[in-house]
Parts: sequence; C-alpha cells; structure tokens
Amino acid sequence: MDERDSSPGRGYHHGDLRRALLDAAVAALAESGPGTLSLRELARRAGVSHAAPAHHFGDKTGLLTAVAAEGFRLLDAAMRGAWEQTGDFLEVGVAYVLFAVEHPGHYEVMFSPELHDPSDADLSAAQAAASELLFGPVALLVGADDDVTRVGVAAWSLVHGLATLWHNGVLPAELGEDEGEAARSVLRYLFAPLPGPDVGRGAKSGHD
Amino acid sequence: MDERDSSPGRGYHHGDLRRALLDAAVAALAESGPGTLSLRELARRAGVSHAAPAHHFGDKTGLLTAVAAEGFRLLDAAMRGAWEQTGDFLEVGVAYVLFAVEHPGHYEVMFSPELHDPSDADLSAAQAAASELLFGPVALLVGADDDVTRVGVAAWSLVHGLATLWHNGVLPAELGEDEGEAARSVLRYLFAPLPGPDVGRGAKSGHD
DNA sequence: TGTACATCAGTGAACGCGCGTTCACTGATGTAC
DNA sequence: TGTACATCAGTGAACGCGCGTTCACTGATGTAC
Repeated sequence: MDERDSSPGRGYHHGDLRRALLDAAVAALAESGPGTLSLRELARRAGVSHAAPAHHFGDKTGLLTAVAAEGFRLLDAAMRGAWEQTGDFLEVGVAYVLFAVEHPGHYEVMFSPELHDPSDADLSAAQAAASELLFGPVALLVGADDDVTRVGVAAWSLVHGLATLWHNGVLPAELGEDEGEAARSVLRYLFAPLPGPDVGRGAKSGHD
Repeated sequence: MDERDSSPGRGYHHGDLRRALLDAAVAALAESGPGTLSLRELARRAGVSHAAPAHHFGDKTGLLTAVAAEGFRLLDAAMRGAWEQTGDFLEVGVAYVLFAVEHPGHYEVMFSPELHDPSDADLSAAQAAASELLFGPVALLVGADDDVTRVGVAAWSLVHGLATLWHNGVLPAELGEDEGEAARSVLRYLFAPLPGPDVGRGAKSGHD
C-alpha cells in the first residue's frame, strides 16, 4: 500500500509503472468493462510503449487478477472498518455496497472467475480474508450450526445483488441520492418481518 | 414464440436465420460472455457467411438487445407461471434464480444496459412487464405505501444476488445439488427473523 | 399453366483497424572493486 | 572517487490474426398478368 511518488516525466524509467497500469486498468474498467479493455490501451493511458505492460503482468489475465486481488483487499478493509467501528452486521453490508459504488472498476472484475488466474495465491488469500469477514459475524448471529452457510449466503446475496444492480444503474431513482442511507433502508429487510398491509406507520422516528 | 421448422440444409435461404443466430448467441454467451462474442463467430455457428448477421440485427448491439428482450420475456413467463401456480412470492424468487441457472446466456446480457440499444421498444416493454411482476406482489405484501420501492428492491436484490453469484460459480458447494431447493433455503431469510444463537433446531419437519 | 419481374436473403471478396506477441535494442540504475 | 559491468525497465518495429463493415453479386421466393 505504500504509494511511491508518481510525479510524471521521469524519463526512461517510469518509477511505478505497475501502480500506474493498475490505476489505468481500474479507470478503463469503470468506463467500459472488461470486454473492451486492452493492454495497449492501458499502456497509452500510462504514457508508455505498448509492450511495457507485459513486463509487469504477462498478459491480460495476469493484470485482471491483480486488479481483483487489490479489490478484495480494499473490500476487506472497508468491511473490517465498518465492523470494528459499529459492531453492526448491517453496516458491514452497507460498506460492501458502498465499495461497489466507489470502486466500480475493481467490482467489475472481482466476481468473474473466468477473468482470473485460478492459481494466483495473492488473489486466493485476499478472497479468503474477505469471505471470513462475511461468515464470521454470521456465525455469531446464528450460533454454531450448519445453517451458517445458508444464512451467510442469504446475507451475501442481498448485499451483492444490491451492489450489482446499483453498479449496473438499473435501480429506481426513488432510492434517493445518499447511497449509504439508501443501502441501509433496503438491507434492513433481511431477517426482519415486513410491516404488513395497511399498517399505518407514517411517523418516522428520529432515531437514525 | 412459435418456433419454425429449423431443419438444416435448406440451401441458399436458411429458413429461420434470425432464430438460429439468437440461439448461437445465447450458446456463445453462456460459454464465454459478451466480451469475446463476435458476429463472425455467430455466423460460423449458424453455418452462414459472415456478412449474413447484419441483415437481421445490424450490429452487435442490435443482436444483444434482441437477446436481452427475449430473456426478459422468458423471465417474465417463468415468474408469472410460478406466481399463478403457487401464489407464493418466495416461489417467484425461486423461478428467478432458476431462470438465471437455466438461461445463462440471456442472463449474461439482460442487466448490462451498456450492451443494449436504449431506444429499443421491444426491450423496454419486456423489462416493464417483468418489473411489474416483481413490484405487483410486493405491493400486496406491504400495503399501498411508499416503502413498496424499498421492499421491492430488497427482494429483487436478494434474488438477483443469489442468481448472479450462482451464475458466476462462486457459491459454496454445501448448498447442494438441487438448485430450486437451495434457492428456497436461502431466500426464505428475507422478511424472516433469524433462528438466533444456540437454538437447537435439529429436527427437520417433513412439511416441504 | 406459364412467363416476367420485383423483392428479399445470403454470398464472398476486399478494406482498414486494433489487438497480442515477439525480439533485438537502449537507457537507467545499482554494485563490485 | 572512479571505472566496469550486470541487471533491469521500457522501446519500437514487425508479424499475423480476427474483427466489423462495405458492396456488387446471385440464388430463391412470391406475385402480377
């Protein structure tokens, strides 16, 4: 994570081309997805010759694997921070959704295994760490029981679905502008009974 | 939906090339996603010259838009059937997940608006019909109330997340082989309180 | 029943483009002595 | 402090490939008379 000086115009050697290429990839992925991404485009964005990326990532799969691994590390950090600060599992989910909104380039690539190098140890470790943070709190909620899997998958699905639909821009505008608040107002229906038909609940308590 | 005779070897005129190209597209999408799909490949699969697809779809966006529209029609039919047969909103969700599993090629394309022609009326109508089937039953559950949006988005998110994670092949194997049963066992946690820690519930009632 | 003609669906050659990959190279950096 | 050398990062020309698109064409079908 220790970012080096990335001032431009360093001459023949770039300074931190690996970092620059990752940034270019994330930006390009956010704009148009993995389908149209090319190593030559990234080289152009980073201001180097088109053969330079091969030095650092080998091929496109290698680069996307590195993006995915970085994504899982960022996601893990965001969820861990939310959990440690609030102790509220709902806020872990909100952090997941916000991660997808704020890092669309990473998100685009993280859950598409056909874009990854399956033998990459760095990616596997990052995935495992993030996954642990999902199922760990769930185990506390449920008890040491075989349904941890299903409850965990339910929580993951809800959060992943909301993040994905948001990412794809297909959700109704009525959810409002504040992404965190919108996520909270949707995610709270997991494990919570419905208000039910014809129950007046117009008065909004001011407690959040 | 009325499928024409698709027997091969009809000579110069194909008979139903439009249908054959859609089928080829769906198969190709299921195998490798929209990124690597090309009109030339579809022509090859359909056994026609590479310039033929342009006659029916213009360009790749036109073809993917047609695939998406067909997908929404199939999804609508699956959900409508489940709703009419069971009256159970949970089963509408199960139908959604099963649709994604059984039609991976369509699913791959339906929720990526950047692949569509936004002015296509056929697609818009199909989307609207499917969407109505989602929010209609939700309105019955909730009452005529402004939270229909959020409850509906919660249900959609859960079901869409499960379908997407399944589609991407990243769910744990413990969910079992029967997709419908697995979906049911996960989706039931929406609007339902958790069992809670340390509650023994080993006896499985045989009521399903 | 037969001929002429219009329309449509699909062909195949040609083009220009951006891509990934290779490879001999060169400039920059660090280290041994 | 200075020189020689090894290593590394990035260059740039070259290649072959599959792609989308265009366009004059041809075979098949349907219809008018």
